[in-house]
Amino acid sequence: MPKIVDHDSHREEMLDRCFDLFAEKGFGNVTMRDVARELDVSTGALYHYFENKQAILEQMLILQGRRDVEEALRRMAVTGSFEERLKIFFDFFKDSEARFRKLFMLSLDFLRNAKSESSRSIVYRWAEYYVSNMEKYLSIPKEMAQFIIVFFNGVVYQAMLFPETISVKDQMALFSEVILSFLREHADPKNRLCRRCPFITDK
Amino acid sequence: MPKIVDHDSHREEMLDRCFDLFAEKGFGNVTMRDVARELDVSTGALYHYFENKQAILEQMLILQGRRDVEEALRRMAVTGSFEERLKIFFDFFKDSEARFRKLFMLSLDFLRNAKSESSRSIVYRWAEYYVSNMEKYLSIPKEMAQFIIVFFNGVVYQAMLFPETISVKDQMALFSEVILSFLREHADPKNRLCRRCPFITDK
Amino acid sequence: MPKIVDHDSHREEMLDRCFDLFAEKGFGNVTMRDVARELDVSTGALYHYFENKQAILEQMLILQGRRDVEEALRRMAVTGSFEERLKIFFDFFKDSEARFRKLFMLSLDFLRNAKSESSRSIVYRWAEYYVSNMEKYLSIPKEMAQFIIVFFNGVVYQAMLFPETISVKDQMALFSEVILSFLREHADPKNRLCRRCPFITDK
Amino acid sequence: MPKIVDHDSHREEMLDRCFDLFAEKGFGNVTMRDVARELDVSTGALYHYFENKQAILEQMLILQGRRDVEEALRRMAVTGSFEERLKIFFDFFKDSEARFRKLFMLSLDFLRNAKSESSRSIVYRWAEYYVSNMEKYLSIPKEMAQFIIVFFNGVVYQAMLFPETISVKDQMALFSEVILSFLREHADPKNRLCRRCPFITDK
DNA sequence: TATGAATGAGAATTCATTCAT
DNA sequence: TATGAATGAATTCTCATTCAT
Repeated sequence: MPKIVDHDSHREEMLDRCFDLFAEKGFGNVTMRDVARELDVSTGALYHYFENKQAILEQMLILQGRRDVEEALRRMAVTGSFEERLKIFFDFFKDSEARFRKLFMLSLDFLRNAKSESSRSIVYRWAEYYVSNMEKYLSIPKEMAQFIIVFFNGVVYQAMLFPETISVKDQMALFSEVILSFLREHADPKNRLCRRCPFITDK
Repeated sequence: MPKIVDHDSHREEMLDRCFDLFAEKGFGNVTMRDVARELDVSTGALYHYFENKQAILEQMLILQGRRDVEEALRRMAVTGSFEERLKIFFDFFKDSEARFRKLFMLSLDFLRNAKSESSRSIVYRWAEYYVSNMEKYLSIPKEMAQFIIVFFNGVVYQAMLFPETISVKDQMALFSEVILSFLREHADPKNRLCRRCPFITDK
Repeated sequence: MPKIVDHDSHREEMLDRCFDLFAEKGFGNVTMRDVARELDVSTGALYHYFENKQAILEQMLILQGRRDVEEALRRMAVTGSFEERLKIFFDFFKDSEARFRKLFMLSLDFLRNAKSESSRSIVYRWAEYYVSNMEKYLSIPKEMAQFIIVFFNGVVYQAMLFPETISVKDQMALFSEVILSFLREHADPKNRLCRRCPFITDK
Repeated sequence: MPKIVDHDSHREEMLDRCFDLFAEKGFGNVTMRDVARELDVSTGALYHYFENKQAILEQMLILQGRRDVEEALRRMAVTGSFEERLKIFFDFFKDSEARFRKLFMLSLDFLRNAKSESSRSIVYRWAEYYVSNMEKYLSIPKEMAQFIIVFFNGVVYQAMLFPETISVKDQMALFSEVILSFLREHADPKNRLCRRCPFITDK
């Protein structure tokens, strides 16, 4: 019984330790030997913990996705005005940019290598969970929560592909300004959701 | 007399015909055999037109990127109010979403498989060219042009990974509204560029 | 009919022009494309003159071997004392060293790639012819003629493999001295062949 | 516990077991599959022991060359008169003719396929070592040691290419006679080296 | 005849996975 | 459990040869 626990925690440690490797080189460009070397184990040992290479990717995505959500929830424990809460989200993104970048790449690798539709649902659920928490925390419509995440992912892509032509910081600042401006403008003075467009309901 | 083949045009046709294959399965998951089968030629013939597999990816990205810019320039020939011009851009994006999705994936594959830094500059220049044309056409600051592209890419990613949880159409509509609202609000009544933030100068 | 002649002479010219290529890189390391490029013709044209790649090697060996024998016979037209005639032979070798080197390499390539025993006889006959002419010209026993050729080939090998550690000139001089010394010592005063050992019968 | 394999000794065994294959067919005519079949292993296993095909050739040449030198040194442990010592050399050559033939062919393959000049130095050093040991053992000048080796190589070539027209035994006997005759004739009665020509200093 | 694009078998090499120890 | 040698199918790429034009 304790063995099992050890096994699982060992597995998680392994997934952490080769997260960068997969993210940087890409699933297809990493060999099991690379992984074994990185983790300082034999290739054979790898197969004690993971059924096959694909399983590493899947479990890695699940684990890191979970880590991400946990960290998000931790940050969302803090309350305050809408602006403050939105800022927490932006800060979370800025602080976690490196991990987001890796998750971003891994999710695409996963998508392309996923054998079954059912395995893709792993990612779908993760996104769903994320959005619904944002919705509640920021008191914004689902559509707007998705809107924010869309932008974040756009920044991650742009920063990865054109690191020299884009300033993540500036783009984030601009986005913050744009979205706050929009939400304020559409705020219902009677504090109700506007039917025509998504907006904020703040106390 | 041998069969006269316009190498360059044949090459382009080939690149067009296997664009989808690469985009969907990913560079690493496509074999030269796959490509040959798709193009209905022998593997050997492939090597008459492309030095190696990597070269296919590179030339494909260059070609499709060029196609994209050409189409964008064609659309930008139309003039009108800022709103009209912005709409043209949004329509362009909506119409080309399928191609953007493919370029999006290929650009990432390219990034991960590019051997030299110099080959990456191919992508950099493409992005640069794109942004500077938007800048001129829409009379918006560079930062804002990048902002729009960032969002587009975010939508592409989101739609690819979570096709069921996101409505591209709705996100685009929301983005249009948000950005127009922002730009209008910051429009300088005296028709000059505001220093503090990027905005629109429309007649 | 004249076509045939042209054809043959053209073939010979081609064989001359790619002799170096084969000798330097080796049969297996030369592609038909290489040959075509060297001769400034298409690969298809090559197949009008030669049945296949192997045939080029065979015909090249026959032609260059014949050239060699012809040149040898030309030189052997000169008469004189034994020393003078031997010198002619040594000079011939020194002058033709570059060609010998090439024939040396080609003959080994030929040996290894020859499909049938019968095709090898090409080389055997060439050697036979060579030796019997030396025999007559120098009035030495066959064994001694072979002895000289053996040494020449040894020098070719050594010079090719260890160009910096061996002096062809010095080795040739030494060999000349050694062989003359031996032959003189064993010369039969009554001008007859000594039974016990091969030697020279000079007038 | 994994199977414990002495990599180096296994590698040597492999090199021994496919020496003939390479020598007979030639580097270019042997496929990795051939090698694997000969050694009764999978092609993949081959790559555990050798980086690539070229490496097999190189290491084979180094190993067999070393073997050769070791055997030569073993034989040179015996002392005696000059004639006796020379005979030991001739016997060594006769006994090792089959291996010499193989080394001869491999050295040429090596020469033609060697990528860098530095890798050629492998062969140069081997020759150097050989000659300098002969020099010491037989008390003959370097030039004369080279002379003997040149002849040996000539015999190897001739016997390989014209097995039916040449008698190795006879050629060797003749060479022995010729060289002894020469050396005796030039022996300095006062036991000193003659300036004009290389010769023997025997007690 | 000449061309050179096309063919496709076959080469070297890689790598996920297995399994004897 | 752990090891890492071994497997062999699959991959990229080459090249002698063919053949439509």
